[in-house]
Amino acid sequence: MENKRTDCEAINIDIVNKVRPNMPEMNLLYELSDFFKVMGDGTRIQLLWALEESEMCVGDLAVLLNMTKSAVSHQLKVLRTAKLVRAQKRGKNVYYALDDHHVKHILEKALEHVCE
Amino acid sequence: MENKRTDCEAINIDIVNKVRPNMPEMNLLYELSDFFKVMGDGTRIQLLWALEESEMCVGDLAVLLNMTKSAVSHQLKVLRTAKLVRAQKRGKNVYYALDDHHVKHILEKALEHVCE
DNA sequence: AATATAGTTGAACAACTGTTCATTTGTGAT
DNA sequence: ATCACAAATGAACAGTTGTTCAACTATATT
Repeated sequence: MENKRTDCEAINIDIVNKVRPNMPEMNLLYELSDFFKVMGDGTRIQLLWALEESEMCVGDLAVLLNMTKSAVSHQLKVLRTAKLVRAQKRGKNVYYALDDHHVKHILEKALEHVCE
Repeated sequence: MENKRTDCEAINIDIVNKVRPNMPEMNLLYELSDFFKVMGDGTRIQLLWALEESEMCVGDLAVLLNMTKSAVSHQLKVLRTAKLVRAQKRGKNVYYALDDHHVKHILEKALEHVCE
């Protein structure tokens, strides 16, 4: 960490010094951007949207998104790692469901931004 | 579009048929994931956070983030293209400010998710 | 007019990401 | 036990992304 470096002096050192203490911890910022990274993919957004409607198994999600089961499974793993969905095996199938009550709200707010 | 394809049959065709009409337009989904893609980078998150505190010029942002002006400028361009910040030339410097009232709210909600 | 400074830009490069393909695992049905 | 099927996995590949570097533009100062 801290391996990059500037190539210039501050122009308004007072502003920099005022803002600096209000910056969140580097660690937190990376967690935050990692979260958005997970949302920043068309396939994963579709999966989240679908699961908001109903829990579904991998095969049905693959049919709905018109993709291979493998591709869907890979992306579900990313969502699972990010704790956004949870998996539950039932009979032959693995059913996925949303596992975070913030996701819906964030999707809605983001949609407001996109739609205006 | 629609160039991918499934490798399986639906397992619960009724669920798929129930969910499908509620899926947003492909176009909208891509705009949405593009928005999150912009937020999904540590440098850009830092820039947005800093600009939430105060408008700042490129050089000061570079000092604050400990990066080169060039790297900062490149990322500011991404944020400008996404309409999240706006630039205003004043004297020798170009001052950047937030240009979207949704951003703060979305950042806060995402922070809730990350922090729990 | 000449110089210095702030910011932008494009090419290049390494690092990362998403899908495909082939294979494997685990479970239910015969 | 064997077979069929749903899902997971790992390697490989192409496409994308972020930073660096060098060059360039535009403006302010002398």
